[in-house]
Amino acid sequence: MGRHREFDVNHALDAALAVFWRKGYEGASYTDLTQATGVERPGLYSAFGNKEMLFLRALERYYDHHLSFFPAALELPTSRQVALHILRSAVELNTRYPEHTGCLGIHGAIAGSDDVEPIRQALIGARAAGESSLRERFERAQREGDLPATANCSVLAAYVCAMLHGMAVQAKAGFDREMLEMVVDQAMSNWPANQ
Amino acid sequence: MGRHREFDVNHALDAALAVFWRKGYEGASYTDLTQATGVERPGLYSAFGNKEMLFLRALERYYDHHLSFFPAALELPTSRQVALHILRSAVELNTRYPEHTGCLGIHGAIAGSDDVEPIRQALIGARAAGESSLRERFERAQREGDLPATANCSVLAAYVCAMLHGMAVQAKAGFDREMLEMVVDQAMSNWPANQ
DNA sequence: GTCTTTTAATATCGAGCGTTATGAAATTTT
DNA sequence: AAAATTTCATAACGCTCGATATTAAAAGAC
Repeated sequence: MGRHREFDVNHALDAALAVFWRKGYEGASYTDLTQATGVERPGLYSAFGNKEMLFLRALERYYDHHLSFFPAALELPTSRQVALHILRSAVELNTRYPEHTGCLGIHGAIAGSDDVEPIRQALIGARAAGESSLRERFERAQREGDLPATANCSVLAAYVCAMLHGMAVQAKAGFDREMLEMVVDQAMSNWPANQ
Repeated sequence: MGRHREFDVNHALDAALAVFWRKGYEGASYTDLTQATGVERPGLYSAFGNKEMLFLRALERYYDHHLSFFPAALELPTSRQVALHILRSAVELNTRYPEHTGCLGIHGAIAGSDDVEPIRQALIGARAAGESSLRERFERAQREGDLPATANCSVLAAYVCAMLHGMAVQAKAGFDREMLEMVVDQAMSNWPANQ
């Protein structure tokens, strides 16, 4: 019973996601969010709780809608294909939207006041989960003989993620897709192989 | 004539630098800065102008006092030694101070409100200058036969910088020095050579 | 020793922050 | 139709932000 909500929650969430993507958690104000979503402040509060929960919902949507290439890449047959596909997809994502380049997982909150610490930790946890799944995929590749026994899967996963984070910073600084793709090729030129 | 300043400007600058390093430009409040420096607000304003100028002064000091390994590394005889020394020194810097890990050039302002745009651009410019000097060093290496003619010096410089930025993010997330050093070794295992 | 100039410390400024009362509009239930 | 319930938009809350006006203290100039 009662009045119906006049705005679409997921549509508002996409708009809020775009704001967070561009300005980060702390840099995005409710004035920005209401303008982008077209929803007044109390509407956002009733739909999402508060700013923290809104951001976390946006982050969840980011992983589902924009980072879906990551779990998909883990299904590829070789570790080299996995890493290459992740890096190339990330470059594409980092440069697809001119109004919010880079990666929400990095720009959301890398530093800030003490208030952002929960968000910062959430982002660190999300990145760590991705890195762990990548490490586990490489360990499988090692068991399958795709990677040599001497390979350090933790280091390889951290190396790929360092490239992801570094290119996100560069994309935010204005690097174009062609340059980042060449960086990816350079980064992948040392991938260990069994042959 | 007149009263003498009771605090040391460079000492206050170091304290402010530490705050910016940890919390970024926007996350550092004047309350933080006055507590860290021991100087009241008007003292900071009279000595540095405003928050923007204080940050830029701190950034300048950061480059002079903490990033001096960068220009020094450019003097090394081979491009491989240059890149390796920069990456290893960066890891050391990123993990030296537990209370402010990572790199001010990254954490200072990667995203934020519209107010931080000048600072963000200043950081982008500073990073671009470093990357350019690295590219020029690699071009010299190419002329000297240290790097093969097929090497793309712009890409190599961007690659090294992507590693720097990515490891700064990881250091801020709590990665320890040993892990980052192994990442550096992995990153350098594909360095082009003439032989 | 007085005057002038500069710094120091307290208190405060307007603006914007995240958040929330409040009352009108809308829709379901009775 | 009337009551009950939910959403909507306006306005305002307390708080912190960066930035200053103000007044007292300190030090060189004459």
